[in-house]
Amino acid sequence: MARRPARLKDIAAATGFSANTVSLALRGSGRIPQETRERILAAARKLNYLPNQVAQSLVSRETRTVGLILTSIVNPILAQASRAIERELAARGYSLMLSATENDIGKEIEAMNVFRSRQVDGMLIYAANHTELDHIRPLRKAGYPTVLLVDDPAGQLDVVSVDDRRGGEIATDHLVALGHRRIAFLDAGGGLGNFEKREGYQRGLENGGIPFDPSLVIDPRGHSAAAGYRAFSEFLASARSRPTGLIASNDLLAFGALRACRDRGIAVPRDLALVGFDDIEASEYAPVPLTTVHYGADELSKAAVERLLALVQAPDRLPPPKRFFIEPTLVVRDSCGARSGRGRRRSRARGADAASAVDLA
Amino acid sequence: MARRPARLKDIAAATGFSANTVSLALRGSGRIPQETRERILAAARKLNYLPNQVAQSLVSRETRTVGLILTSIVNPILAQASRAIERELAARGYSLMLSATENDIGKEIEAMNVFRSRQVDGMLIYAANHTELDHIRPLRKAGYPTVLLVDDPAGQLDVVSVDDRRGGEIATDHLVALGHRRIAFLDAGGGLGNFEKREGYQRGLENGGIPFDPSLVIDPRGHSAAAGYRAFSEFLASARSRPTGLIASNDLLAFGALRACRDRGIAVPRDLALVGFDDIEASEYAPVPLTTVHYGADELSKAAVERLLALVQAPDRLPPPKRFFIEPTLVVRDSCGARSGRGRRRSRARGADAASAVDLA
DNA sequence: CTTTGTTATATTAACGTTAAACTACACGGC
DNA sequence: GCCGTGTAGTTTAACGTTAATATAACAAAG
Repeated sequence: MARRPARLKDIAAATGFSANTVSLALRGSGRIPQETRERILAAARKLNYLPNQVAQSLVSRETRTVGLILTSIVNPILAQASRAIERELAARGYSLMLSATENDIGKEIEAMNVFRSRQVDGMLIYAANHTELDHIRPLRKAGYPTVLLVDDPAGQLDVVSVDDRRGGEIATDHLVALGHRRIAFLDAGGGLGNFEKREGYQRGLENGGIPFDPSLVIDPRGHSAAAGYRAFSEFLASARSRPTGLIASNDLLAFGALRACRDRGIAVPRDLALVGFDDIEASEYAPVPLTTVHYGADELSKAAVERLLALVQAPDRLPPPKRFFIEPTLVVRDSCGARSGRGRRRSRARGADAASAVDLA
Repeated sequence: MARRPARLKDIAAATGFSANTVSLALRGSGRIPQETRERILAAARKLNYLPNQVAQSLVSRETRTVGLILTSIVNPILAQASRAIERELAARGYSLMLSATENDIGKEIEAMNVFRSRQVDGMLIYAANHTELDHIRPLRKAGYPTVLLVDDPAGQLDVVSVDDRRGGEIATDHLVALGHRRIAFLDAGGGLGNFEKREGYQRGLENGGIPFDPSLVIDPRGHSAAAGYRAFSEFLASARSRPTGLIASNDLLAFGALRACRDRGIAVPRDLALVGFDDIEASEYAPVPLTTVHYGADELSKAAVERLLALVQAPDRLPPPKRFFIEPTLVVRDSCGARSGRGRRRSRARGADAASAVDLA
């Protein structure tokens, strides 16, 4: 073998018809009679023909490809979202191109250019920094279908995202309801410009009439369990007075904090109530099963793909941007202490995820 | 805005040169004088020009795109491999297309066809079933650069893979060395045709002179912690005599088994020595830190990309297939009991991953 | 001065496909 | 016998780029 793949022209040569007739027959045009079609189909099969999508794309001006830009595939919750996105796209005949930025805006811009050059029909972007979206805005202005997977408070871009602010708030509300007043926050996002969870945390404190103490906000400089372990260990060593509650901005960080506590003989939840974020698969199987903020990553992905394809198929110019948020819920397990009876009431357990849309006209 | 992206022709019209001159200038040809080049570059920048890679691909017959087919992105170890693959490809100017099969061979074939139609320069395939590779062989025969990320014992395909057989063997050897003789195997792969780990397990038993007992092999029907929990709970409930050791074919299954033990008051490692597979990030932070088979997913990915691109750049026909294996190592933590002094000796801890190549000429 | 070469640019064809326009022939109707 | 209408195709042009070839202007060599 080793020769080049078959083209329409090859089928044409094999059957004696013209390339265009072959094309029409393969696409099932009514202008081609049964018998001709069958002869052409047989030849195509024999030659193992598959249409060259590159050539098709050049003519049709669509690649049926969507670009996904995210910070890291290794983040379990982004992996889960990626799976759902790939699934939704495949079901609609689209392929997925993937690019990871590792939180580097330069790489984010580079990825956008690569995707633009490759003529993807649209992009899904989990932005590295939620406060720096100015490099993305021109894309939309130029008519490029783009959906952001994080919030754009300015409302200039299409958004399908978890309501992280609300997530931070319900986590904090929960600990406040359990009687905690010194609640620390292990926040991987803050240093990277992803401030929503912390805003929710502050709002939760406010709800409970608790003054915000900046010394209780810890930056682990990373998203890994190792970073959480290191940062919380250092915090415990240097803090004047220990908090009774801790919220981690993701579950892996919570795992690290849990280990830091074990090392120092701090019992969770007795001495420290812990709440994580994301509800990754392992969190149910942590040393102390994690109470954590859960959200429907699949539902989110589906909504994002649907919105993106609506933009792709928009007939003329793009409709005005919309923001759509998935409402997170709290999954109460052991690490917060609600089950061991320290608190007064139990928060609702995992339920169907509610969703709400905010329309900015 | 909202008008179509700029083409060479638009720059040509703006500067008064021909499209071909513009093309040459943008690609830095020596045939274009400084001043002309600069005027063209300025116009290109003003028009926000990016070359249309679809058109380039049609001419050059290469897309600089690689297709990755895997079973699930959600599997942490595959996510890690995907990250490294994307990174390696990006560094070389290639883009990544991703497709997940969820262990369905039909989807695997479909993905191969989609990628072929999209003219990817090569494919990396983490096959759903290691015993069914017959749909992949014709690809290679037809001259398509393809690298398998699992073993092909027949040696007809290029392979870059972990030596899972060896992984199963060192896990088993370890437990045998610690004195265990009833060692169970929680094997998610077996039912799916991924038999290497179990073969290694059997070889390990053989090394220790322990007869193989098929009733100790458990099929969890899934890769998740939940599947591991369910399957091992059922096994414990029905088994006549309890094993003293357990090897799980991945870490999430081990997490589930750990929980099943806790529920029944079985202490790990005292009553049951446990070894996992993959060394995912969370395994260090499990209720009992997991002893587990570790391998260099990054190294593997790099080798796979290098081999694939070597095939892509092969001048004439493809060179004969090669198989390359990454040697796994055992990371000894707490769950096997080696650290608590039950065993006689300690296995080596995580080290640099060794690698070996097997050349089939 | 003609030839030869060099420099700067333009023109043409090709990549594999689809869309649009065209042709050739048969068949009814009148 | 001529006209319109299908039927079953073919031919041509286009998508945006690159490669190959052509050309025009001018300079240097003989």
